[in-house]
Amino acid sequence: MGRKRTKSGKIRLAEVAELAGVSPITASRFFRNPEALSVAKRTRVESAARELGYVPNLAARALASHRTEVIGVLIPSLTNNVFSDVLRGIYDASEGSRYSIQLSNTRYSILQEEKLLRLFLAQKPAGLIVTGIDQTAESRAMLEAADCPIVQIMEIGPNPVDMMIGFSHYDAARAAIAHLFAQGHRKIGFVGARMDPRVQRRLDGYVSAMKEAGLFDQRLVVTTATPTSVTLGGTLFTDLLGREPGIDAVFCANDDLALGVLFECRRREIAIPEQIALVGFNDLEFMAAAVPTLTSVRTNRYEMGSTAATMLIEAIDGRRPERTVLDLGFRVIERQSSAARRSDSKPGLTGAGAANKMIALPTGHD
Amino acid sequence: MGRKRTKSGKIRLAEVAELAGVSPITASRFFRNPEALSVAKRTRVESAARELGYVPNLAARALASHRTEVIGVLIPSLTNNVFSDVLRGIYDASEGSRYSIQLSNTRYSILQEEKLLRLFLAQKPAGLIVTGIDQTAESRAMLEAADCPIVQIMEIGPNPVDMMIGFSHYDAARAAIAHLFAQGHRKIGFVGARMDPRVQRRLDGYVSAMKEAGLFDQRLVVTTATPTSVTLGGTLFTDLLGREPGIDAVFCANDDLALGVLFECRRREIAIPEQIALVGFNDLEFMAAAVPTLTSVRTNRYEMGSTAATMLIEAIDGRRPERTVLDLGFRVIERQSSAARRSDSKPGLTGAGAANKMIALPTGHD
DNA sequence: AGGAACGTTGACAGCGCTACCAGCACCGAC
DNA sequence: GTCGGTGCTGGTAGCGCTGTCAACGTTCCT
Repeated sequence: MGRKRTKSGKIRLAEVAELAGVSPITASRFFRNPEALSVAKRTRVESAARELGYVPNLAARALASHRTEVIGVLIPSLTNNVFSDVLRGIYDASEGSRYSIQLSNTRYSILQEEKLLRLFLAQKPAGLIVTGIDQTAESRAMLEAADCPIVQIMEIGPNPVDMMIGFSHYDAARAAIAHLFAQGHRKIGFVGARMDPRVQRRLDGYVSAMKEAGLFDQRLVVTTATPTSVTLGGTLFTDLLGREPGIDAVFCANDDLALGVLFECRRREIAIPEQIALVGFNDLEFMAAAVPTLTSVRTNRYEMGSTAATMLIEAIDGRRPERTVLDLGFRVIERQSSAARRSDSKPGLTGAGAANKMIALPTGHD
Repeated sequence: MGRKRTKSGKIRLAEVAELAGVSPITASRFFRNPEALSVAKRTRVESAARELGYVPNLAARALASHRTEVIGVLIPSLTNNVFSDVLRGIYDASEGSRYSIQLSNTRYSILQEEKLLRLFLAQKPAGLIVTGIDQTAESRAMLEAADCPIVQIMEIGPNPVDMMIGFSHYDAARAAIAHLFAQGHRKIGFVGARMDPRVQRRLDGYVSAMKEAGLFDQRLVVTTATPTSVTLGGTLFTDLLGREPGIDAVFCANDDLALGVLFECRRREIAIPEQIALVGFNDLEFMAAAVPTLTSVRTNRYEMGSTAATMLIEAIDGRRPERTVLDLGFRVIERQSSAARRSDSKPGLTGAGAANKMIALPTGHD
């Protein structure tokens, strides 16, 4: 029922103005800048609008003002837990503002990103949130020519297009490896999937830390371009074991992989952390619930999204934040899976109280 | 750089028309219904548009045509894996169409949903996707009065507003319990969190199956309004064990809870499935990777999203699908965690080959 | 007292596009 | 030959709102 399209029938600004006894333009101002009206007219317009149930026509507003109230968001994946947290932050922060979110999925393709960017920019968005710092030259040029504020999220790097909020994946990986070193682990494997730029930088951080310690060995690194999954974690770990049976720790580029490694160890009856220590990345909720609890690098995903949206909206509204590049840092959350190496290791006795302890990091920030 | 707002400077339809040597209205038709033009003009307009890099102004189009090309989507959560799969389906299916997705998060509140609905409807969306069948009376009235196609997703029920796509959570839960019965389990606990309408219907299905078998006991049911999490699965399971130490199976309202139960069992050294069988819901990816592999009820989330979007777009374009109510069904994916009960249970020997087998269901559909 | 400065208001003219309807050429049918 | 149909094209008139600028009354300064 009621499926057919009908004529407008909506009440317009002019009606509100008439009822309020003011000119349309004054009514218009009420909705955009109420302070500019005298108190008397303000209340008259307000009650008239309420009485009539007036809802502004955004299309007309956009047409007349040459500006939309849309924030474009480009993210590489809709599946990934990481981005759903970021997105939630973005949506939460934009709620209540007059801006609406236009989301698009680049599927980890910078060419697709370029295409979507062109599409977005053509609609003159009020602002833009893009993921990462690895745009094509063309995308980069478009972004720099865009006449709206832009926030790059997920990581920080040199030459921001405009604003930037994230953390150093490189440093975060180094901190994870430093932690494993501190616990006495030496032969540390790396397991990574999808290998998008941020995962690549985690690998770079791992490699640099291992090289500095004189422990790097290419055979310790197992990666694939395949999208990440828990199952894949087990598969890659199996590969790693095949190449280097003597590893004493594994650093996974994300928590799903770590969970897969945990299960694979259980399957193979490899004790964590006694035989092999395990560290993940992102600190998803299940890491604290696993048995043993799993060490991970906590990243501030929700905060990243909400802060990005907040900064963007402020910039759109002409109140550019003083800090335009924000490093949200990370924390290694030490849990049982990476407990200190010892000869007479007994399960469950991992340095009483150490589990779940947060440690300040050499390279970390907050 | 380039942050300031500039004047338009865009090329308009009129320019394209001029270059092509046709009237603006003819050029306009080219973009909406190319077949209506003679081949000669069609190619002229096409090349003119390409040459100038013309991009239509959607605001002007919306204003003039009294119609937007926006599909509103209302979902209860951005965090939940379940909805991210559905969303991915929606975005994938809408990609390439001229419709864009406008997403809003009701946070499991039907009052919030009503508010958002009012907001959406005021913008005259081309179509609407709403979650579930439990709207407020007010929302329901608005939906019925809306002059656009609407799809209700996630579940099916009586009195669709317009179109509907989902499955019966009640039947799915019954099928899960029937499976546990078939495996010889009797004292089956229910663990549920958040208790949104769909989880409630899973509980209803559980209750009815248990009552039919004369096995229902209120103490077997542990629920909470708290949002779901893996950790919570362990907590609720602990509650359940406290009340009913003798349970021989647990049916979890979702897979995160099931994972939490798995870990808690590991912590307590309870053997799955020998001492307690475990069944989850949704069949997230990790269920097949866990040790033991975890039985779950597979739901077609991605397909639900993509089909909903496809049906909606067809209806918008005037090609209403013949079937407007679609039951996407479910499947119980039998894995190790629910293997048949036996006296001399030995770990790992759960009926060779049964793991991962898909079974057709009494009440299930495909 | 004269004038500048300010706060407030309104008239006017579009923004870029499409709905609507009219017009034209051409065809076949009566 | 007149009529009505069909296929294509164009003119006109807005859609509902806001940018711009002018005008008004009031206050404050010199």
